[in-house]
Amino acid sequence: MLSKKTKYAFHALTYLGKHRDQKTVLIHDISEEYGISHKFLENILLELRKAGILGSKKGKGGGYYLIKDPKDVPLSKVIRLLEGPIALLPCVSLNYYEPCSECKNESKCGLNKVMIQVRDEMLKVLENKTLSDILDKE
Amino acid sequence: MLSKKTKYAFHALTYLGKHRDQKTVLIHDISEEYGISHKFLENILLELRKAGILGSKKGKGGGYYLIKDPKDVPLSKVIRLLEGPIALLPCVSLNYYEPCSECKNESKCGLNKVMIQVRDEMLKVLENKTLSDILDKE
DNA sequence: TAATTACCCTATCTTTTATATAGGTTTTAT
DNA sequence: ATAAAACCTATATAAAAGATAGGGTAATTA
Repeated sequence: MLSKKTKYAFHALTYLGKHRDQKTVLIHDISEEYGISHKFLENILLELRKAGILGSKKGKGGGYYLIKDPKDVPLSKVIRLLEGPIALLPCVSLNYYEPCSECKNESKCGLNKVMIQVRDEMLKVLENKTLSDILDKE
Repeated sequence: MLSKKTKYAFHALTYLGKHRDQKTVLIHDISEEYGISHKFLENILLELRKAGILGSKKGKGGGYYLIKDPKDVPLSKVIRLLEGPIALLPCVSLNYYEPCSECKNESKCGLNKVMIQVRDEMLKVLENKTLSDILDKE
């Protein structure tokens, strides 16, 4: 299951997507809208900015804004950033690979094979659906 | 990511699948093989038995054994039992549904729609692949 | 009958992860 | 100069996962 952090990130991105007419949006406005702790959200937005999804402006009149076209932000990117691996096992993660500690022989592991399939099916959706897809519905 | 508990369950099931020639297998043997705490494993096997996947026999010569044909144990069943929901959001879980606490209107939530797709893609694999598929490779 | 082994509690302890908060720093518009 | 706002780091708290300990009970075999 996705953590609150990741969900908050999606909320924030949705909010920012809906308010693209404004130059910037305050952390405060987003945290109020969704009842998220200001400081917690601050860290999330910071990560999104460092990842090149958001831009920000300091000082009076400042705030955050989407720096990318929503079509160019796959959901997989957001999940990996806030959540970590999408795969169900570390040994099949494309971005966060680690061998399974208890696994004696990965190449002979049947679970490994299946989980690669699961990962690929998840990615078929998550790499192709973008922020714009979740904006459309709202 | 799957918890250790779930992974241990798969290890145990694999072990039991490989030793179907024996009438029973001791908890002890499995915990030794994979370096899992005896007591921790005990609880896992108990859950598998209560779910009708394993049988057990008490007393001398007792132990656990697979009660089902490995072909009839979909991986989804094991995951749901030990791990909980397969879905990435509670609001799209088939077996553990809960509304998302921060969500105002599920029917208009774009994330909900996408996550239903992700869930279905995961299930395509996890409902159809069974214990026998992970045994074959080993 | 004795030994074995699962069953079934409860409790605790440690570690890890998630969530949240605090406090100060830097930038910027007015 | 002041106020507003993001920036940054650290810490605290809470929750969950993982592991351990120990008790006993029930069933079974030899």
